Amino acid sequence: MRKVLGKAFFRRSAPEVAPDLIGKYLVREMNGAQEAYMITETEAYEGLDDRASHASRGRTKRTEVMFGPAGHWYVYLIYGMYQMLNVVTGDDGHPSAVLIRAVEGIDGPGRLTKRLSITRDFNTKKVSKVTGLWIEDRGVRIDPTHIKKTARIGVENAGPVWAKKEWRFVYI
DNA sequence: ACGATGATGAAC
DNA sequence: TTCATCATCGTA
Repeated sequence: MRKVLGKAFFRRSAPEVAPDLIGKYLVREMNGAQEAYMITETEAYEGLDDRASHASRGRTKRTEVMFGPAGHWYVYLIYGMYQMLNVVTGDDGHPSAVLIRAVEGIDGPGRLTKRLSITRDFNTKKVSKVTGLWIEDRGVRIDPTHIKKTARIGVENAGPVWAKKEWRFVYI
């Protein structure tokens, strides 16, 4: 079983999509060669009110993609050095996204994009084979007891309510 | 514990 | 146009 995930999968709330992405495969195609990595850690950023989300400041040039249709990449630069890879989720007009923080063998969102040569060139592009970066269901079933829920990382400034939400999902 | 390193958004 | 901030990481 090998299915490329599309809009139907991503067009749900970020806290629904994020745990479902654990066990799916991030596939990168470069100069004819494919590399696939099982996703092991994700974080959900959901809605205008989520103060940990870039979208909480409203529609800007950068966040516009988060307000758009599900199934597109949102890639941005952080600390002047690292690129963060997100998938836009939810309905068109509703800002939400899932940050892919780790895959099997590559721990950390900044390391992940560096290793897979993922840059802001992917920003706003579709999550599909044609862009060279997509996500597949390869039939791996992850038992919910193997998905740990925790608070998100690096969002202390979002205020107690949003910083405490257990929207980080880790494969254990 | 700290500095690297540059885009972003808000203030002025 | 300046300025603080930042969904991080490597070195110490």
